[in-house]
Parts: sequence; C-alpha cells; structure tokens
Amino acid sequence: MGTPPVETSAGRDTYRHGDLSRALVEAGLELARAGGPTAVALRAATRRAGVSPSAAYRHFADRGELLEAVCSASQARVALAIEDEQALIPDATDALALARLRFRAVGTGYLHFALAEPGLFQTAFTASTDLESATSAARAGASGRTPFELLTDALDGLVAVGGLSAERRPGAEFLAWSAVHGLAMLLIDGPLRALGRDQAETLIHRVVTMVEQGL
Amino acid sequence: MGTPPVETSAGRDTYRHGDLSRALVEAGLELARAGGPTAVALRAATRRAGVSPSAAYRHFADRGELLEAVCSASQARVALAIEDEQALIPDATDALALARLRFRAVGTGYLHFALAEPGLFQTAFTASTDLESATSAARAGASGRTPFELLTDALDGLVAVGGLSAERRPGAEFLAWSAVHGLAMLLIDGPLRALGRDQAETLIHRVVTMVEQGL
DNA sequence: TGTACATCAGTGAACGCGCGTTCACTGATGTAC
DNA sequence: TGTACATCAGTGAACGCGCGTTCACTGATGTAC
Repeated sequence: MGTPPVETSAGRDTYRHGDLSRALVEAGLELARAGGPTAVALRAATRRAGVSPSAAYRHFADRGELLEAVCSASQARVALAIEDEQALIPDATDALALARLRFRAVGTGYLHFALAEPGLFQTAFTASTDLESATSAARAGASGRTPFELLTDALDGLVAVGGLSAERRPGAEFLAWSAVHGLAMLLIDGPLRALGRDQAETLIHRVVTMVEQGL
Repeated sequence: MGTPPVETSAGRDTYRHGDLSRALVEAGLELARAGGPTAVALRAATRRAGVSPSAAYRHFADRGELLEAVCSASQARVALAIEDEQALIPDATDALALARLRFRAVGTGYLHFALAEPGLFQTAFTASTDLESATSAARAGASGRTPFELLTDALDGLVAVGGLSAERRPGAEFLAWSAVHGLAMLLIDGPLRALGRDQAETLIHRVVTMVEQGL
C-alpha cells in the first residue's frame, strides 16, 4: 500500500533507501557467493534489499548492468585476497627472493580465494568485463590494482631483479594466469572438486612452482 | 489430439520414435553447442526432437540425467579432437620426439576443440561427472579412451622413453591439465575472449611449451 | 523562519516467458496362443 | 497363419515457479521563495 515500508535486514529507516545501488550490489554478491554468476537475479537482489523489483531500474539499466557491477566487486575481492597473501611475506629477504615470493603470492592468493569463495570467484572471471575496461577502479583492491595488474606488477618485479629475462617477459602474464586459473576451475567446478583440502594445497604449490620454472 | 504426430526434422516416421533417447542427447548437444551447459533444457530438447515434454521422462529420470549424458557425449568429442590431433603426427620420428609430440597434441587438440566448440567444451568439463565414473565408455573417443586417459597415456609415454623422470610423474596430469584448461577458459569465456585467432594460437603454443618445460 | 512545490526514488500490479515435473490417457507394437 | 491382448512409449493438459521488464502511481525530500 501507500504506507512506508518497514525497515528490513539492511537497516532501512527512511522511505527512501539511501544507498540502494550499493545495497543491490551487496545483495548480488551474496547471491553470487551462493550460486555463481547465474544466480545474480534482479528480483532476488531486490528481495534481499527489501525493495520492490522495479526499484532496481532506478540504478541499473537492466540485469546485465547489475551483474557487471557484482562482477567488478568480485574482482576487487580477489585483489584483496592477493594483497593479503603478499602482506604475509617477511620483508627481511633479499630482492630476488622477495620478488619470487611476491609472484608466488599472486597465484596462491588467487587460488585460496577460489577455494574459499568459489561462487564469487566464478563471478569475477566468467563472462567478465574486458581487461582494459575504463572502470577498473571498481575491480581493484586496497592498493588500487586489479588482480591482473597485481600479476603484471609481480612479473615486472621479477624482471627488475633478474628473476625473469626481459625477452621472456612479454605475454608471461597469460601463461601464469592460465595455469593458475585452470587449477582453480578444475578444483571448484570440474573433475577435481572432490579433492581434499590437503591435496588441493599440494597441487596449488606444485602448479605455482611449475609456472615459476616454466616461464 | 489422438492422431499420430507428423514426422519432424528428425525423420520420425512411426508413432513411436524409435531412438528417442539418442535423439534427446543429440538435441542436447546442439543446445550445449549454442549456449553451454545451462542451455540444456528438457523442454527445449524434446521440442527439437519433435516430441512432447513429458516423453523425455521415459528415458531420463530428470533434467540432470539428460545433462549428464550430454556432458559425457561432449567429453567424447574432446577425446576425438585429441585423437585427430595425434593422428597428424608423422610416424617417421624417434621415440622421444614422438612421445613429446603426442603429449603436445593432447594439449593442442584440447585447446583447438575449446576454440572451435566453446559451448560443448564448457559442457564437457563444467560440473561434469567425476573422474573415475563407471560409465567412462560414454566419454571416450574412437580409441576408447577419455580425454583424461589420453593425457595420462601421453605422460606415461614420456616416462617410458625418458622424456619425464619417474619421480616427477605422479600428479603431472593435473599440472598439465590446469595450464591447458585455464587457457581454454580464459580464451572462451574470460578476459581473453576478444583475442584474435593468431594471438590465441601463439598463446596455445607457449602454454604447451611452458608445461613441457615446467614439468 | 515558514510554506509551496518540483523532483525522483521506490511502489505494486501486471505482462509474457520458459522452465521442470505430474498425471491420466491412448494407441502402435510385438507376443502368446 | 490369424487374432486377442498386454506392454509401454509418447500425448497433451495442467501445476507452480522465478525470471526480466513495463507502467502509472505516490509520497518523502530538499529547494526556492
């Protein structure tokens, strides 16, 4: 009816929502967490935000635009996971070892995120926006870098200290990314999804090592 | 009404379909080809087979069972693609070179199939049956080997001729598979989907080489 | 400071869609006699 | 060889579901005077 809607889980206390756009993206993230990108539905998101379905159209042109926003937000979470992994590296290490550890942390952080949040991970990198999209800030972590930029940074760091020859540098990001991304998909969604935590961890270590040596 | 249905594109000429089970799997393959695993719907498949929706339940317990069959059939196509790639190898080569080429052909065939048939590829390896499912025959190519078995065969072949040390052999299939599978996903569905054919081919070659050296 | 008013974020009902699944049924087929 | 009959593959109508999207609307808010 015409009465102001009661406040919902989101803490709605005014007739106007206040920050519905953000609330819808957060609802979308929860849907993605539970069911991957296909689970991000406009109606479900508005339901979670305690708002009528059509309200979403004040903030997103269509379902695709909401999904894109959720996808960017998911990528930002991946970036944070990588940054967290890199933050664990002790700084009392020589430059070459440090560069190697920073590079490894990109892969390890990526894979740990995939295992911890499979739904968000798939949302981040399936049917996602292109690599050089203008709105890259939405996909960045605390350092302002997207997951892909963190990877290129780490490779540049390797080259800088002689851990990777300059002639092997071009395109190296795609080789590294492929190996790590493939393991993630096989572990999450594919034939390796039944693997135990320990075996997964062993594979993660081995794949990252293979990349380090294969580059 | 009660009149026998007219024959459809499938060449139906009797009241009973004859081989509806096979026809539904083939319809499912076409749906998967066009739209990936989520496009495999019971109603759409029966529509394509020129049959009423409920007819499917004479042959499959539910939608999941049909999807599983389509998934197995897709894996069989991948196996065929790998076998085709291996068949191109000239046999006038020494044993070590031959083993290496056979190994590379697994990756190359896998990736070429992914590029040629992205929908089927995704259906084959997304939410698929487990690795050691009893009905592996349905997922095999002409040689009776599944894609995964073709990979393990190639690795065993490498070990047999000294192309890979026995101690590095265990688990090697997952390292190789990860790299190749990841590139496939990035090229098909992910941020590399805009890449041109030539650049994709270059990446394919480089990833396979990285695996060869990184193992 | 108080009031009239334009803005525009959110409502709620409705649309048509395709989906999976169920049910009682029908009639072509192949078998038993 | 001819006929009665059981089988069971396929019918078609119906169910309830959630989806995306549209539309005319309402009423809280903030601004202009």
